Amino acid sequence: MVRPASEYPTELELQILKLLWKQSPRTVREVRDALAENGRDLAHTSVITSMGTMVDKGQLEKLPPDSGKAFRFAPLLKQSDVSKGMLGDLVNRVFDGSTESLMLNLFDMQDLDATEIKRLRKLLNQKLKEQQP
Amino acid sequence: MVRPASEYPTELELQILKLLWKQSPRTVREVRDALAENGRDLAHTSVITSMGTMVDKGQLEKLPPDSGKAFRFAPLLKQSDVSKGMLGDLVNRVFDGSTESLMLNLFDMQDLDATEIKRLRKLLNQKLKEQQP
DNA sequence: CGCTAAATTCTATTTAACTAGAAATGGTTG
DNA sequence: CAACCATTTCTAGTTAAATAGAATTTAGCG
Repeated sequence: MVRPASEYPTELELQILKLLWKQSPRTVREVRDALAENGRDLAHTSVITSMGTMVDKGQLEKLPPDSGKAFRFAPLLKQSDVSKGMLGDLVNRVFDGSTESLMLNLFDMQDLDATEIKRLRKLLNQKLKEQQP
Repeated sequence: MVRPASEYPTELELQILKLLWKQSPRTVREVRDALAENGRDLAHTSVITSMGTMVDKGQLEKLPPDSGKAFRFAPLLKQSDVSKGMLGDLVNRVFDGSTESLMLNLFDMQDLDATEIKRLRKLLNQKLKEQQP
């Protein structure tokens, strides 16, 4: 039995989504060029194939050509949903669902300065208020 | 060009590592049984194959049989190193290297109840104290 | 209105992860 | 000490992701 494919974007899909979140819709060529600038220099057809499967997966929508004949693509997923999804997945798979454990590791990885920590604490307090109106 | 395989453990490898972090060394059979209890019911030979590649990758070490003839396996990677590595990878790939962005998303995830938030705030306060002795 | 350059569709290859069977091996016990 | 049974080794198949070439289609210019 093979594990079901992850519901989350693959690496290339994520790169493409990130480009489209910054600006959309875009044509395949525009995406290909932007990927190349990021050091991912793929053949035009490779990008077409990938974006085609992304449409099939419901990650992108294919819009009719503006001028010319090149289809344009826009994301159907929200960046925050994907980010939270992938983050939640990591929490579950690596930290056994413990957000706290993830935070401890995060603190241990790099030093946040006092200002940053205070800002985060403020955000938590806001979040607390929102939850108890 | 194909992307290089991730330096991080695959899903099955992670499950196996987690079991061995809890207790090691263990034989293939013991690992197989523990995986089955976690709902991952593989053939004995499948587990052997996977653990063999993990040895090749330097993730596990193969110890001589204790009694009998079953080799025993122990992790060569530390849990904290793997956790931090995978966490750092996610920060880079999904949040463009911004720890803060990750945390903001973390705070915003729905399954974070008040108790959990308070605990996280406590962690932040502790971190603040540590920084200012 | 036919050409042509660009885009798309279709098909195929490669690699990694996962899975597992057949055959070989080697303790252990009766 | 020989047969048995657990373990291992060797081999191989499946699936998904990534990649891209060949053939086809088509918008729009000259």
